[in-house]
Amino acid sequence: MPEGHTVHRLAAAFERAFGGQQVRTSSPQGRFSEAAQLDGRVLLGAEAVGKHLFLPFAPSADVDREAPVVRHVHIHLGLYGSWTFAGDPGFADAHAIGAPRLRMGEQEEELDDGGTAEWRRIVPRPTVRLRIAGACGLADLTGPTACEILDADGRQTVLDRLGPDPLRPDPDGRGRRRFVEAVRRSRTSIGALLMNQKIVAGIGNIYRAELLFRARLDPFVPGRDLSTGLLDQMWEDLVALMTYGARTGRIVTTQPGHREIEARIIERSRGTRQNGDEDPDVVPREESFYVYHRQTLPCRLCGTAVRSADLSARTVFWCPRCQSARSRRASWTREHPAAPWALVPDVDGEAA
DNA sequence: GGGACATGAAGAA
DNA sequence: TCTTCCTGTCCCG
Repeated sequence: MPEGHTVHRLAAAFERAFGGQQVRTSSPQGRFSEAAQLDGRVLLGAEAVGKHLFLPFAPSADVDREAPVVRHVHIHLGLYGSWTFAGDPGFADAHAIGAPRLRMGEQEEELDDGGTAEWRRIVPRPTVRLRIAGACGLADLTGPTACEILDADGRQTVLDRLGPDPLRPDPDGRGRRRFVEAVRRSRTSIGALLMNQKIVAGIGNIYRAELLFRARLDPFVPGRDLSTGLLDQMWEDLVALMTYGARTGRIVTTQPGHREIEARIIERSRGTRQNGDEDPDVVPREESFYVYHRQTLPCRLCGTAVRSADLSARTVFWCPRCQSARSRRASWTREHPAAPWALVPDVDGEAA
């Protein structure tokens, strides 16, 4: 259940694990029979755009004799999809980013090969849609919303549906401006706009809730009511949050001073696992968020009970006091709002 | 063993 | 706005 930061980590992992290598491809489940067309081709690299992953395969000398065509495997993990990696010890080390565990979906975890490096003999689970195997390891894909082969035009069609991705380089600020302008043109609520991948690509339900909290912004305020200054700062905040997520594999939005040890007791049983939960050096999940999945618990800042409601087919979480329309109106409509996060500018650098 | 639920999105109505 | 699809986990009886 990844948001965009996980997909960017995945792309980096594929690049390191298989980039430039001839690979074997198969569909143990049988529902991606086109995998056979790619078997034995060279995997050229990996590309992440929003929550979409593209794996380009080199033309095949046999099949593409007339016109060489790069085939892009387009993968979207949706709500349930995940990748599981297994391989030689060196393979695992090579693409571990801040954590040695490698399941890249809801959790990162290695397939158990009994520690004998006999990963080639691991029988895929019956639900594995796509297996990619290289010289040093393999990756198994289960439960994706999309797993298909596209040509260059097909890939472009997917990209054309997407707004700017905060994790793509944006040196001239074009991505940020596209985001700001799209929001300001719309009467739709900011909480719904943030989930629309045409407005901004890569945000999911956690980043939505947490970004709105950090901006002290009511999820139900129409986009057109927001100032350019506020939206510029929200974009910058998103870049910082997602960059941290891509680096560590974890979403952490709370400032250190806002985390409470006693919250562990309350939330220990509430689910929402993240990569690295078992690592004592990272921020535990029950201290990672301000509002996500904290409905009925006291707001970390003001103690008011966090609320939840449906908003664009997903549950949104917010503090009705810190994010109250009435109390914040003055600051969002000003061109230079007193941005709350300016006081506590970024998540700290633990778990690098 | 059943049901609820989950970091998602497309297509029908 | 609704239904559907994809899988795994946890809680309950």
